[in-house]
Amino acid sequence: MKTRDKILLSSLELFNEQGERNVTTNHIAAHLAISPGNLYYHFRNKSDIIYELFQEYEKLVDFYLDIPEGRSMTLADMMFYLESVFDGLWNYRFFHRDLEYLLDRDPRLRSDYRDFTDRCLAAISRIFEKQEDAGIIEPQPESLRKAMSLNVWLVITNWMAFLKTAHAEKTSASLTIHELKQGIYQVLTIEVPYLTPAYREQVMVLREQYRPTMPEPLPGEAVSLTDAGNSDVSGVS
Amino acid sequence: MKTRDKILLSSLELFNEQGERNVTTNHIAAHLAISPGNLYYHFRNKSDIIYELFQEYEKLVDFYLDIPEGRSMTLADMMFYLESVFDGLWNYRFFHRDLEYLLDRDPRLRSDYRDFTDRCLAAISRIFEKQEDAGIIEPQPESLRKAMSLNVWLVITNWMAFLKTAHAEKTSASLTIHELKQGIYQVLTIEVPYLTPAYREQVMVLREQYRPTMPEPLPGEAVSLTDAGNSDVSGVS
DNA sequence: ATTATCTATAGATCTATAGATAATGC
DNA sequence: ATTATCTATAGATCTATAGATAATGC
Repeated sequence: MKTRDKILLSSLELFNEQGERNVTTNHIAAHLAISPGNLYYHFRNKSDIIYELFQEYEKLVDFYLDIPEGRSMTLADMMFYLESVFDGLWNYRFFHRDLEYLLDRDPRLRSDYRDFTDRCLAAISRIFEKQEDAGIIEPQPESLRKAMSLNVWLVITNWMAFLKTAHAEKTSASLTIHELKQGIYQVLTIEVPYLTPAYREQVMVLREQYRPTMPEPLPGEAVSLTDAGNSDVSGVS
Repeated sequence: MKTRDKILLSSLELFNEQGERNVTTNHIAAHLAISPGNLYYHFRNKSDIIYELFQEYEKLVDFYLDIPEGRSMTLADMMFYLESVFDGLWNYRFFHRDLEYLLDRDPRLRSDYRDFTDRCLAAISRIFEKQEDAGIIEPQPESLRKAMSLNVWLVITNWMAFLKTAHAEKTSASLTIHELKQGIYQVLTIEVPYLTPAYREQVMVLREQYRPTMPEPLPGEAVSLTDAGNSDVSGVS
């Protein structure tokens, strides 16, 4: 693997684990056992590394949220979107943590991120529409759908911060992808009141499998339950 | 005013305007035209300043969210809670921006903040219960109320970050309390489907007055409309 | 006497570059 | 020849303290 790619990979890993603020170019170079000079040969500065990582993240989520226009939506589709988006969030989780600072530092990033948000909001709205078309939720006026989509986005992007801050003891580093995916429970909560009688029970059962194990998951037990929940997903349609 | 208090006040102001990350003890001292040594005479370090500011914030919000048990809840009460909480958020807005970092740095803060979150969530739940009692929203099972309260909390605490990141051009500094309070529209969106016929219209009208002026408010026009909305609040009951 | 303040600075980083050297691809 | 890498370092901060000096309250 090329040094350039190793720098990106290590940066992502260190940013995710320790937070972008706590990781300097020196740390990245040291972690790779290369000289700082070498790092600066490949990247002009830390901002450029972050910008490339964002572009990866963006590409990934855009890929996940590419909603096919042809066929109608199933529950399995919906769960897949949710699982995927939370996967993306997990793999680039450093990003939302210091988002405001990063956008203040890099105008390209600010502008790109704005567009990214718009695309995500549009995709969420489209998913709601297709759920209406499929008879999963009751049809709603455009304006309500818009406001609901925005709430979904706020819940998705803030769920991780909530987990990392609402638990004492636990330093913000220790967090599992399972806990993160419990955010799906919160997202589905938003559409609970709109479910049609035909689908209500099914969605409620799906949702239950992501129920957050508050306030502190017991080491083995609760986790395996969530595991079962996640692998069930593909069995629904 | 005592130097110690001036330090707290200036710190809050600078943190809010520029972000905690961009404000050093040197900046604070310079802004007050005192020496760094003097600052360190009053506070052991930046963390201690932040911790005291948090305690002010906590006290303020606890005061706002003290739900009287005696009488039943009116719409005006509800709007007052919302307005107050967003006021608190505005006055200490630096805090949520770098929350994760701050909690990683100060165990006291982490522990206190956890308790603070729990109290806020409990208060939000209680507000929902009292709205049920008052016939404003339909009664819901405890577990749904819990999940809704958490969503409300996520929306409230993340609304500002959304505003600061979803608008391009606009640097994250320029943000008004009016825009922030448009978060009330998003919070009320969560309870829209649960409104009783008796109150539905009234709440929808109230909510409409906070509707976010996306994507970019025209300089004069849109703002004055929101202005009218906010001052109408006390007229409802 | 005690409290508040200032000056000066040590020590720790961090960023980013210049310039030398090594490795690689024609 | 070009690309990749290293060494060494300048310059910019920032935190936090020691020690001197000024102001204040009995």
